[in-house]
Amino acid sequence: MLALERYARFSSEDREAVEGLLRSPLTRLRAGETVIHEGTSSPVIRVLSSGWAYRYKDLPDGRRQIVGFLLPGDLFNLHIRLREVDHTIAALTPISFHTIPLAQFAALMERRANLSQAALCNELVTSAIQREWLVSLGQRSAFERLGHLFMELFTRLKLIGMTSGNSCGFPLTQNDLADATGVTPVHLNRVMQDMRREKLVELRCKRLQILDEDRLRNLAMFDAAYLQVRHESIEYQ
Amino acid sequence: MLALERYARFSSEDREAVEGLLRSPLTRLRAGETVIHEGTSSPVIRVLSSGWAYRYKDLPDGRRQIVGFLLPGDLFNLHIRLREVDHTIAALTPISFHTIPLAQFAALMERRANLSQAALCNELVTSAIQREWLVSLGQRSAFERLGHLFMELFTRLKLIGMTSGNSCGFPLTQNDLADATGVTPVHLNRVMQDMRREKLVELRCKRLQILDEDRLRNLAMFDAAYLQVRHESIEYQ
DNA sequence: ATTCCTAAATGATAAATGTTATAAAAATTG
DNA sequence: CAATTTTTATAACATTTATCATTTAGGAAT
Repeated sequence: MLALERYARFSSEDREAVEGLLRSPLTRLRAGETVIHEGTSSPVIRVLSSGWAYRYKDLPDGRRQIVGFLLPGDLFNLHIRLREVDHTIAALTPISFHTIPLAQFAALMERRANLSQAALCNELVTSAIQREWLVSLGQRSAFERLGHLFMELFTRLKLIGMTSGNSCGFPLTQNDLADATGVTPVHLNRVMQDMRREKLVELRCKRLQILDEDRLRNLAMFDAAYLQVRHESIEYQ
Repeated sequence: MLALERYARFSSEDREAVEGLLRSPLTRLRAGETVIHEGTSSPVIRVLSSGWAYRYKDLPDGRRQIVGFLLPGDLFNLHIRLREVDHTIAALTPISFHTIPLAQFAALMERRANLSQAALCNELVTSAIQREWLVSLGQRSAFERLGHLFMELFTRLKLIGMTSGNSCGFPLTQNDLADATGVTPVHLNRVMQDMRREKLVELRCKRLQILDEDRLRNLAMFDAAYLQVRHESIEYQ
């Protein structure tokens, strides 16, 4: 399923058009491989079909910041009219994704306004997620940041049916989490242990378990509204 | 002029359409007043006509993070299909802005694909700016962050002809800068003094002067590519 | 099992930034 | 121009987070 469908009520023609797109070739990459590199550009948009990917930016001196995660169904690389992309996208796990020529996508958007708006909406939500990260990095403590990230990812996974009960597959290492929350791996490790000691989450064998969602939500000041979750839908998805 | 025009070559019909939009009523607000509040929603999009505005998010416990600045010509509030906006927008100086009914704007976008793509592109650049902020907050020191912010704003102001030589009007207080860079006002003051001592910038009487742009750019690791600046255009704009 | 590699954990110390309180300077207002 | 408010500056001290060096634990490959 395409994340876009969350943002619009699709007519059968819309759905047919989307399915047409998803018949485009599927590319597979191994964990760690790069999808598209900062400073380059290619006239295609992509839809992640399976696996996790992440966006990051490098600094000239070797530091790097992860600026977002991509989950199955996410549309990305919609860089219409931009000279080049400003960040790198790489596979965190083995992934597969569809590649749709930009021209084909643009033509479709002209014909189907509904799709066009859904694509815009997808970007707006990505943007809202980034703003929440800005609040995390600017104002929240390392502990709160990590908690917030766990809540974001768990909520997004729930929306696409990739959780079971209070747990979900979770391929991020402490190093990845450190690069996303803007702390050193050493410090992240300590914070991680605090969380465990507080019986908020358990993370092992690439599986995340949310032990006390209410308390975690409060501590991290997490409010899912920015993810455009209907308040009921998250419960019964 | 509308920032949109940077992102597409407009036909005369396009331009006419845009000018039609800009004949919409102009609202004036005093410094400090709120344009739209987080959690609310209104079926309009807006174009800042004069003055500076800023986007911010509040935390339940009173902390707040500025997540972006709006300059004359910027289109904002394009929250098509979103339940509610996730952040507040307020005037930093006295401002005036156009308000365009969303329905009217959406109809126009359906008719003029070029405009539609320019609007999307505008969002993509906003998003790219946010990612650069994420790198600042996550990886750069307070000094580098502040330098980067100065470079961003100076560059954007240059693009709209609001600089003269190496200086520009600059209404932000140290408090605002602290809320944008995620440090305390006390610390921001210290960093500000370092910059002055280093003869990098001078900020007084609401006027910013870039004393050594090359060195500032290097120290802050600033590369204007993400703002979609053609390398020449910034020089001769 | 042995080796190799990556991920996770620990401890000592240093650096960056936050906190609180207060004062000086500048801008606004009556 | 005096009064008030906002902005900038300073100092002492506390806390968070980074650094660096080393260790342990797990998986994957031989």
